[in-house]
This record gives sequence, C-alpha cells and structure tokens, in this order.
Amino acid sequence: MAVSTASSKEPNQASSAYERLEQDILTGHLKPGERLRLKELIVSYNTGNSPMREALSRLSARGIVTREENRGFSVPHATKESLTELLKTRCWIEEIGLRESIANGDNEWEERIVLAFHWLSQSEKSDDLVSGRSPSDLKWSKHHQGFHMALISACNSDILIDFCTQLQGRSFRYFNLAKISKYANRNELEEHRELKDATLERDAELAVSKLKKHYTTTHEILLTSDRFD
Amino acid sequence: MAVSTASSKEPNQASSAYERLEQDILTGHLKPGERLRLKELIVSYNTGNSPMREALSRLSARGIVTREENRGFSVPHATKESLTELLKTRCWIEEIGLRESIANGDNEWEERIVLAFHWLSQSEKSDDLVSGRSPSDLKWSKHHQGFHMALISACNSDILIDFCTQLQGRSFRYFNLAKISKYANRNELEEHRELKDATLERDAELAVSKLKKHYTTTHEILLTSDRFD
DNA sequence: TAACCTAATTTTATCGACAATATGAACACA
DNA sequence: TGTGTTCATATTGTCGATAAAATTAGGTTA
Repeated sequence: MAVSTASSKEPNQASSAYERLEQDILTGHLKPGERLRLKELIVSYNTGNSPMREALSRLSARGIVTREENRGFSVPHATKESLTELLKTRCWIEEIGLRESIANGDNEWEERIVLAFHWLSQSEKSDDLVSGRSPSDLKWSKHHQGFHMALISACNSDILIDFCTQLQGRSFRYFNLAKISKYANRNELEEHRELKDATLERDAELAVSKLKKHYTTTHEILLTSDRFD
Repeated sequence: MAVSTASSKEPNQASSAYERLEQDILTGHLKPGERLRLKELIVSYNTGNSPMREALSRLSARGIVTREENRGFSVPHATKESLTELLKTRCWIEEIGLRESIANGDNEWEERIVLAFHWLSQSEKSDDLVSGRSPSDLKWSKHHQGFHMALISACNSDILIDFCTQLQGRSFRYFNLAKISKYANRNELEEHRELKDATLERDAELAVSKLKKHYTTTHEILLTSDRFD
C-alpha cells in the first residue's frame, strides 16, 4: 500500500491523515477497489484509530472514498461510465462558472488568469517530453488546476467553486489512473492559450467552446486507457 | 438545545446521530451560529464520544456544520448574502438537470413526476391554511423535495443529483429559519402544476422559466424575513 | 480603568481496550 | 462435488480515560 510521507506539521492528526490519504487516492497510488482497512492504514500513516477513522469519514462524505456500513471503506471503483458522467457534469458546471466570470470578472480576476497561465506555461515548457510521468507532474497538475480554477473564480458562488474543486479532484484521479502521457499527440499549451485569450476578450461563446473541446479531448484520450474496470 | 428522538433502529450510532443532527440543523431547531459542543451533544442525543464526533466530521465535510480546527463545530451562520448565493447556484444547476431530463427522460421519468406531483398536491390541499408551521409541514416538505428531485431525475448524472440534494437541504434550512408561512400570498400548487405540465410537454424553455420563477419568488419571500444575520 | 500575564477550567483531540459485526475455514451431509 | 452449518478469526464500531489545546477568571501593574 502506497503512502505519502508526513510533510509539514498539520494542525492535527485527523486533518493530516485526511490530506495524505486524499492525495494517495487522487494520485492513483491507491488502486480503485482497494480496501482501506483501518488497522493497515494506522500503521501505514503512523497515526491512531480515531484520527484515521475521522479522516475516512470525512473523505467518504465527499465521495473520495466509498463506505459500506459495517463493512469498512475502500477506494472508489473507476469505470469508463463514471468517467464519462464525471466529465459531462464538469463541462456543465464549469461552463456556468466561466460564463458568470466572463460576465462579472474584474481586473483582479484577469490578473489571476494571466498569472495562472504564466505559471502553467512555464511548467509545461520545462517538463521533459519523454518521461510522461515525471516527478514534476505534481507541480504541473497544481498549475493546471490553478489555471482552470482561476477561469471560474469570478463566478460569485463559493458553492459552485467548491463543486468544481470536487470534480477536478475526481478527474485528476482518472487522469493519473489512465497512465497516459499528457503529451500524446496534443498541444495543451496552445489549447490553454486559446482558452485564456477568448476568456480575457470576454468572448463567452468562444471561451466555452474552447473549454468543452479541451475537456472532450482529454476525455477521448483517457477512454483509450485500459486501466479502468 | 432541540433534539430529534431516536426513530427506527439505524445501522449504527454514528449514522443515526448524523441523520438526527442533520435533521435538527436543517429544520432550524438548532440555531445558526450555535456552538455544537461534543459533551452536550452526547447527552442530548444519547450516544458516545466517537459516534458523535464521526457524525460531526461527516456533516462538516458536506457543509452542513461549520468546523474550526481545534475549536469545535457549530451551526453555519445564515445570512441574506449566502441565501442569495445559494438560490442563484441552485437555479443554475437545477436548470441543467431539468434540461437534460427533458431531453433524455423516458416513460418512467414521466411517471415519477406524475406521482410526485400527485402526492405533493394531496399534501398541499390537506394542510390547514391557518397554522403555517403545522406538524404536517415535514410531510409536505418531503413531497416538495421529492417533486423537484423527480424533475431532474433523468439527467443521467448522479453527481449532479447529489449536488442538487445538497443545495435543496441548505435551502430547506433557510426556509425553516425564515418562519414564514408558505401560503403567504401565493398559490404554490398552481406554480408546481405549471412547472409539471411544461416539463411533461418537453417545453424546456417554458419549464426552465417556470422553475426559475418559482425559486425567485421563494427567494423574495424569504428575504423579507428578519431572522438572518 | 485598561492592558497584560498566569493559573484554573472547559473543551477538543487522541489513545488503548473492548464489544459487535462480518468474514472465512473446517466440517457434515446429501 | 456441491451445499449448508458452526465456530474461529479478522475487522469495524464504540466506550471511557487521558493528553493537548483553547477559554475564562483572577490578580498585578501601569
């Protein structure tokens, strides 16, 4: 069982366990369907009964782990069907966030996008193109997620933003599980640039179509993977 | 502190506590901002330390209670601003659910709507119109929620349905906190009927506009309440 | 009086043991 | 061989006590 090493001193053990376990699930280190036995987790993550149980409870409430009453916890299954549902839903909801942001976004919103794109493009360039799964992936992922969140960050609904964060996390897991190099026949930097430009020009229709295209392409690539049930 | 009485034998204490506490928060028996001290809850709900803590953890992960690290849990504040955000977001997301359902719904979906409307109209008629907050309210609420969920139940996204359920729960709390008779100058039965008819006739534009009008009217009524911060 | 420090109290977070439940293996029987 | 039953084991769920952290109250000084 893969385990994240304890990093910075978290406020308390439960939250620390929560974050590390979430990380290990979303990065795909813990495999779909794998059972999460309390006893083993306590050893692996070097914490106690109560904090780990609390972490699992919180994760299950957010759909990051699956729970069966009196039967324990496990890593959610990953099927092509649920991936399709996930991406479809993500398109629906991020479209709203993007349209609202384009309608309401202020200067600071534009700045957030410009900066997020800058860091994304930096990390895309510096990535080495051969070894798809390099250690820098995590950094790229953070920038990628940051960019997409910046786009919708002016929608004036923390609730919607939270939903998008959840969907992003789940998508991230499928991306990692698929084990496909993100450079497979694709110029993501250019896709992101076009998306950024359309957004900053407040061309909602174009921006939304770029966004959907972006996700649809990802979807199609991921579906070629045979790593799902 | 108000407390739900233990009802049917729940699978385990943690889940039972979860549901009862959720109920007491959403019905407004526990007031916004009220601190949820573990010790008191254990006495009130007649359960142990661990199950109650687990219930609180799960509730906080879903935004039903607020948590501050090392400072405990409390009932979320209720402000007019967050109510506005909530209803806005709900309109956005349920619109999607409704449009998708209208596009994809099958016969069973139509049957669910017909039945849900039937029970809703029954409980609306039988409610006595004077005492706004009658014990039958909870029954009406269940039917009301059931009707709105039926409308979107053919959207083919369990994720979206789960989001709608969450938003519905939070809206329900504001409704209860406002303490406004639901018959204030309003014919809800007729609103629901028009919404149902437009939906069953697969007139997406009309149905969506009826839905939004329905929620906007609710919103305006709730905003007249002075029960929020 | 107001600001600040310190100690007592309250409250949250965690631990280790125990109870309840589910799982799996061995065995009897058709 | 296949099916059902019983008992041992493993796993989840709960309890009561303790440790850690925050809050409160009292007292001291300017």
